[in-house]
Amino acid sequence: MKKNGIRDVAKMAGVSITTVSFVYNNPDRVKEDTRKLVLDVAKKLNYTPDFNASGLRGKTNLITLIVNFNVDEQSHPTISEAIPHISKHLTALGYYLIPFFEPEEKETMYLNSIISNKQICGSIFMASKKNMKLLDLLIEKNIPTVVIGDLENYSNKVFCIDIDNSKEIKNLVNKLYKLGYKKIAYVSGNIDYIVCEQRLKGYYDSVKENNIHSPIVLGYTEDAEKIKQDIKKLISNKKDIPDVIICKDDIKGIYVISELLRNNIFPGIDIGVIGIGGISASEYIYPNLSSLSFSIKNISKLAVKNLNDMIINNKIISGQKYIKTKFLFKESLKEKSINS
Amino acid sequence: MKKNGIRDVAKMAGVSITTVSFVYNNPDRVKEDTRKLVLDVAKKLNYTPDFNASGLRGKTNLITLIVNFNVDEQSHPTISEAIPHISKHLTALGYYLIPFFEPEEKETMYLNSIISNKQICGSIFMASKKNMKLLDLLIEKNIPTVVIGDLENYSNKVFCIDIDNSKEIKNLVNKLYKLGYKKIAYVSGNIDYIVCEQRLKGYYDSVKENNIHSPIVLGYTEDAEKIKQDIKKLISNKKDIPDVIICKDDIKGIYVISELLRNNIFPGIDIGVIGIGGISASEYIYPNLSSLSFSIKNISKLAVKNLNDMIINNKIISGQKYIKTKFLFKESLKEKSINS
DNA sequence: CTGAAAGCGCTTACAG
DNA sequence: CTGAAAGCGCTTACAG
Repeated sequence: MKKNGIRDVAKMAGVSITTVSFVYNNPDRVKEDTRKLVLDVAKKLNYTPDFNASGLRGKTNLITLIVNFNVDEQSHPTISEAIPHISKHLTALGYYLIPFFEPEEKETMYLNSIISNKQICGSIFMASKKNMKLLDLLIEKNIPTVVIGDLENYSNKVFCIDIDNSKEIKNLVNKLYKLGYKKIAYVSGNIDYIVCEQRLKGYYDSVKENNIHSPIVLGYTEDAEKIKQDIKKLISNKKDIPDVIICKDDIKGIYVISELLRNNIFPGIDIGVIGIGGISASEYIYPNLSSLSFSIKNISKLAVKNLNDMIINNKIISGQKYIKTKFLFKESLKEKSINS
Repeated sequence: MKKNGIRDVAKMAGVSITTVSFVYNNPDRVKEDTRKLVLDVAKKLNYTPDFNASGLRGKTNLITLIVNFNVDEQSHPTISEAIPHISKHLTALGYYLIPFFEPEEKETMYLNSIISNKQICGSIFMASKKNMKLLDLLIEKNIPTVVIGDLENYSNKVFCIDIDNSKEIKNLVNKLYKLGYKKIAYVSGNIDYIVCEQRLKGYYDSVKENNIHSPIVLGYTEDAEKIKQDIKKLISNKKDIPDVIICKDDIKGIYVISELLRNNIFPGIDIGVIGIGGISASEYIYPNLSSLSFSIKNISKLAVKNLNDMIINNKIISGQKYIKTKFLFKESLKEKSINS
């Protein structure tokens, strides 16, 4: 019942321990036949390298996932949905994932220790708040890192993946003006979050350029109740009712739809509502939420692919990669308008 | 810049390596003064034990989280919401979490290897599908394990935490009959999932006992479209319209509300709708979804607490722990009825 | 209460 | 292309 080690494999295959190790870590240095033989024996003996021992010698396949948002504060469906995908892709490549949530004082300590002890070989950093202490640490320690987020200031230091927040929202608003919408409001989230700030900027940019009306921004919060209050106030003044409300994310779009319905204003008929994200929940509700959507699955896949490349090639890459968005037309926006 | 090891701490503190190690692993065997001294020096030198080296000697603080559902198939908000909480609680106790999703062939192999190599000290198993191969493996290998789920057959082997699915749903239906509802329908999920089977049983049990009408069960699927079709069919026959529709989970409750609204039947006025879970989404929608709710945060906390106890006391505990539910009255159910 | 020493299972520089 | 051997940073049985 004792577990088989590298020694057992070597003995049974009639080769040295070194050779067995090379099969796993330096396959080019082993003759094809020998390699096959060793792998066969390993399989027979149910052998897999002990990762503690490998780790002790400097080899590791642990990846940290750092999520710098507070799970208690709110739900982040996009992020929650990404984790399983990231995990699956990493596992398929032989890595193990250790996720860290809400890196406060204590967790920063753990991470520091893991990083200093070289117990991780890479990191995926989910940018959300503006606190970049941990990202700075990862960069300083030369840990291969991929950021999921749109961080201009960091794109020369790490590899970032996201949609082009400001530009995408600006384009969306521009498009709506072109389609004939005269008054476009925007529901922002808490601008302590980078993504909220960026998307809001996109809205401002378009409104100013088009100069048809002044900016109408509400929310500035993640709190559903406050958003609903803002919506109620917005629609109470009949003259002020906009043609379309764009929401910083789908969840807020759902809040808005709920509140409009409650006040007998029908989304898609009386007023257009648009979310951002394309999460599955946007199809649960009635009327279905139109959304500027992007694939979180795709982002996850790209993040893992790029991270793996860095690790394999032992070369840290930087830059900003933007993924495409796609406008999903649903019931909450008048068909004639956006479809044309 | 070289990282400080146990040797450096020992030297600076003027004690042996053994003593330093004891401070971390066997504090009782070290004099109070010595212990403090060592800890001080460790702090000064920024020392934390290398977990690869500890692991190699048999000590580990890695916990696996095994999620046996397919993330591609559907979203499981309850499970997704639990992960950050589990992670946070574990980290606070000094453990690291490695989550595995969808344990198919390959991942089973990885897990097998991790388990055999004694690289984990415990596991949290999220029961969902009926495939218990990995749970059997954990039990066979004597890995301290906590199951999040209601597994009658396993409660003598592992510690399980969940709500008492069958009984809770049976009680709920009983209560509704007592309140005067005459016809109660149930939207089930795919009964390949244990939880779906159990909750459905609760519904059947109550319907049979009360014997007011025959069971009306729809869905049997996780597919929103199919559920919506079923609902449409159900309400198309005016005579068949039930007083209340209970849904296996909140997500399905949201599907049902959407479809009812689309057909001009107003939830909470024309018909009652109830979900199970109490996820945040149930408050996003209009009308708000009434729900038999329970705290996933609480389940997560209890799971970690019990797991830690087992590891600390080096003793595997079994049994089934049920947590309480609370009926949350919202707009989707007539107030007079359930409030009384 | 404390220490010297063996050894966990690997990787890799070095030698051939 | 392959092997003997050092050593990664710890834990713990043993001795005192």
